[in-house]
Amino acid sequence: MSERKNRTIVVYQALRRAILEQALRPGTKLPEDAIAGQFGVSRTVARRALEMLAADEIVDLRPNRGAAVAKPTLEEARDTFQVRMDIEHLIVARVVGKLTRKDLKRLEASVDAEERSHHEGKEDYIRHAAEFHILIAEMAGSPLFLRYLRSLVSRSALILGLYGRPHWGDCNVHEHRELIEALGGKNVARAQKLMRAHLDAVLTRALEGVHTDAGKGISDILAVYADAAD
Amino acid sequence: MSERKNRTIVVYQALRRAILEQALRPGTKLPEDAIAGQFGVSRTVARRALEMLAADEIVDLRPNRGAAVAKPTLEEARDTFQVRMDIEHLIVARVVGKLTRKDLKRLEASVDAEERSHHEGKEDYIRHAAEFHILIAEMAGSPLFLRYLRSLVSRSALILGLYGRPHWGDCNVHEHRELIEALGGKNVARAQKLMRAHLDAVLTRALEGVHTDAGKGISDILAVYADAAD
DNA sequence: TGCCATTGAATTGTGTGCAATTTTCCCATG
DNA sequence: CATGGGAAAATTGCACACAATTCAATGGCA
Repeated sequence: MSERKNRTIVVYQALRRAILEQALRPGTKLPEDAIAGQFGVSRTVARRALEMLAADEIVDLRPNRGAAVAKPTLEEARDTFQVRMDIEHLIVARVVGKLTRKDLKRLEASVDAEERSHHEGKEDYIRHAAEFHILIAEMAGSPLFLRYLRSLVSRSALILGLYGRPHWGDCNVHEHRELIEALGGKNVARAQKLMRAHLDAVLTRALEGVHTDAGKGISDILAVYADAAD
Repeated sequence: MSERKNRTIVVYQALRRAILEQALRPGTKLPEDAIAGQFGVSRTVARRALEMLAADEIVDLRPNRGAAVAKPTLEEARDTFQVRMDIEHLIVARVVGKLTRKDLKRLEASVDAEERSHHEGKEDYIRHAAEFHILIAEMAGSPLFLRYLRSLVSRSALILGLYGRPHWGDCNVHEHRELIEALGGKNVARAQKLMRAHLDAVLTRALEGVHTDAGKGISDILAVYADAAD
C-alpha cells in the first residue's frame, strides 16, 4: 500500500490501531463525518483512510451505506486462517536456512520486546506479536507475500478479537523462540510444522475464553486515539 | 475490492482494459486532470479509479508526483511470477477432485470462448485466457485467494506486455484443456505439474523472438523456473 | 561557462457545498 | 395490531475551488 500523504496516514494508523486493539469492535459504524470531526480533518481525508482500511480487509465499505469495522462471518474467518497458514508455510519455506545472523538477532529482539510489553501489562504486546510474523515475511524478500501477510495478520487479530479473546502470553513467546531456532536451521518441514502448531495454538488459546462487552459510541472510543498521533 | 459506485467503476474498468491491452504502456503518466477530462467526470472520480488500479498493482501512485502505469522492475516481475506460481499451486490443490460436472462445463465454455475469440482475430482472447485462471480460483472457494489471483493475473499480463509480447494461441487453448482434464481427476501433483508447465510455457512463448534490450532480463525471469523443480 | 537560487507551470492534496441515496420513523389504512 | 407508503434525517457520492508540493526552466552571479 503506497504510503500516502501525512494526514491520511495518521488517521489510517490511528483507526487501524483502534480496531486491532479492539477499542472499535467489529460491526461498529464508521461515518465519515464522525471520523473527520474527531481527527480534525475533512471528510476527504477520513474517506481515504477508510478506503485504506478496506484494502486491509479490516473495514467493510458498502456503497452508499457507509463504512463499518469488518465483522467476518465464520466462513470468512476460516478462509483467513487457512490462507494465512498456507502463506506462512510458503514464507517459511523461503527463509529457512537463508537467514543471516543479523536477521536472527532482529527476530530475537522482536520477541524480547513482545515479552517485555507483556510483562509490563502493556496492551501493545499484541502489536509486537504481530510484528514478529511480519518480520519473517520481510525476510522472505517478496514484496507481494509481505503485503499479503500484513493484511492477513491484521485480519487474524480482528477475528481473534471477534470470536474470542486474544490470550497471548508466555506460551506465545516460547513458541516464537522455538520458531526462530528452527528458521535458523535447515529443516523446512520442521519449521513449517512449528509454524502450524503455533498458529493452531494461538487460535486455540484465543477461543478458550469468551468475553462480551457492550459497544460504546465511536466518538468516545476514538477520543483516545485522536491526539495520540505518534 | 469493494465494488464502488457506478461512475468510478466505469473509469476504473476502462483504464484497466486499456492498460492490459497495452493501449497504455508501462510508464505512461496518468494525470488526474487528463483522465477526468477524457471521461467527463471530476478529478475525485478519476483519483478513486487510480487508487483502485494501484491496489491491483497495475498503476504506480507516487505521493505528490502523480500516477503512472506500473513499470515493474525485473525483481518485481520475478516476484510476481513466483508468487503467482505458488498461489496457483495452492488453488489447484484445493480444487482437484472437487469440481462438479457443472464446474468443468464452465471451464470448457471459457476455453471455447477463448478459442473462438482467437480464431476470429479478436483482441479480447487475452481477457478470456485470463478469465480461465480466474474461474479456477473462484472454484477454490476462497475469496482471499481469488482476490490475490485477480491481482496477480493482471500484473502478469502487464509484465508480459512489458518484457515481451503475449503470444497466446492454440497452444494456450490446448494446455487449458489438458488442465481441465487433470482438475477433474484426482491427482493433485499431476495437475500442479501441468499448471507449472502451462505458466512456464506462457512465459516462454511471450518472450520468444524478442530481441530488444530487455533481452537480458528475459533469462532472468525464466531462471525462476529452473531451480524450483519439485 | 558552470552553478545555484528563484520563479513559475503543472499536478496533487484538502476542504466544503450540494446532489443523490439510503435508512428511519411516523402515520394512515387495512 | 400489523403493514405499507412516504416524507425527513442521516450519510455517502461527486464536483469544484483553493492550498501545497514538485519539477523544470530561467536568470543572476562568480
